[in-house]
Amino acid sequence: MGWLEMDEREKINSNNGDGGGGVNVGLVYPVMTEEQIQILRHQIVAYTIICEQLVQMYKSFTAQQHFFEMELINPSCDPSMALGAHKISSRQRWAPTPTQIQILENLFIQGSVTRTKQKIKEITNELAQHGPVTESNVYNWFQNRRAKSKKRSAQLQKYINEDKNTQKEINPNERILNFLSSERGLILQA
Amino acid sequence: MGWLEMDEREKINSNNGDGGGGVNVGLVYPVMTEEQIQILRHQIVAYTIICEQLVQMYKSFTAQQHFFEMELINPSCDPSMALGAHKISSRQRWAPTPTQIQILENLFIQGSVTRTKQKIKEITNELAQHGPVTESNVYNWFQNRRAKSKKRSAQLQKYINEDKNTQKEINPNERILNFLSSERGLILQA
DNA sequence: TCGGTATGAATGAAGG
DNA sequence: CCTTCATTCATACCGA
Repeated sequence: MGWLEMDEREKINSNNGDGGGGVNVGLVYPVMTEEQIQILRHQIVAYTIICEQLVQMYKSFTAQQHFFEMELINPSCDPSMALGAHKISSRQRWAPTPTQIQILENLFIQGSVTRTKQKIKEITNELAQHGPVTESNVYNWFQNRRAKSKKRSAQLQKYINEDKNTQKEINPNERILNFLSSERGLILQA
Repeated sequence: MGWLEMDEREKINSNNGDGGGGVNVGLVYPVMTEEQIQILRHQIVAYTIICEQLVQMYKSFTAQQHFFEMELINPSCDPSMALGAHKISSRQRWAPTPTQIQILENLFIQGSVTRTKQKIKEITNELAQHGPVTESNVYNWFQNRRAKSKKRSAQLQKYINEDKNTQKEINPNERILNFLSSERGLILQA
């Protein structure tokens, strides 16, 4: 049946494409036949079922164990990841443990530059010792952390300007202190 | 062979549990090791990604034929995403309409190469019939879409490799996994 | 329970 | 292509 040959055909197409011979293969506007659509539909059903079963298995097994071993605060192990084809809307997201947040905040405050994938990898590996985490999580975290910091700085600057303009004598230091104290981790430094 | 057979096989495999144990436990649930749970987790993630891609393909191809007939098993794939975000707003950032996204996804999955300005122009013109759009928008969209695809493929491949390295055989059908790990693989002759 | 905030994640766009 | 930023969405969390 057609689906298994797809590998080969795809390879051929890829090679042709890279060659750039200008000869566009017959794939101008490929259209699936009804049969192929049916097959695809079956594929989706099959994988959906498999997903469900996997999730069920996962639930069954984890339900028996005290999976609160490592870090009980971590809800990201929640087996309710039955998303997939079901409810794309019910996405589960990474919940960093306090330890992980500490590490990340420290790195951030130390001006750790995350420009390289290698650095991300290292950080991820270190964090992995304190809970599940992926490189994407780390990447996103630094992205969002930078944005947060920037936003706070802008806000602080706004306050200062406001105070100047209105001649009010609100103690800027207080605002700064508030700002700084809201920067997690900063105060914790020795 | 057919998909339903495979489905059956998967059921059996799932119910039998780990291949490494060798001992079929039937209804009595053995306790999984942390490692096994981790593998299961990866499996779920992998299947989730696959399901997403399958659904996407299904959408794309059926959209070509009957555009608004998306009656899958799960109706949750579509509806409430009508945020109307693209309509209102004095937003500066381009917000592609659902129709535009559909068209773009179709083109992408069909392996449309956008390296030439001419092609971009054509696509832009077509998209313009369904909402405001510029050539830059189209160009950026393809850039970002490629990156997204690459990232997801890498992630899936990572999970598969991890499972392989741990000697646990997971993949129900390696060829299909390989096939699916590249979204461009679904090039069909008319 | 409801409303607001914090934040992980997705993505259009820019720069190199 | 790659990385980064700005914006937005969605969800978890929290106080009243």
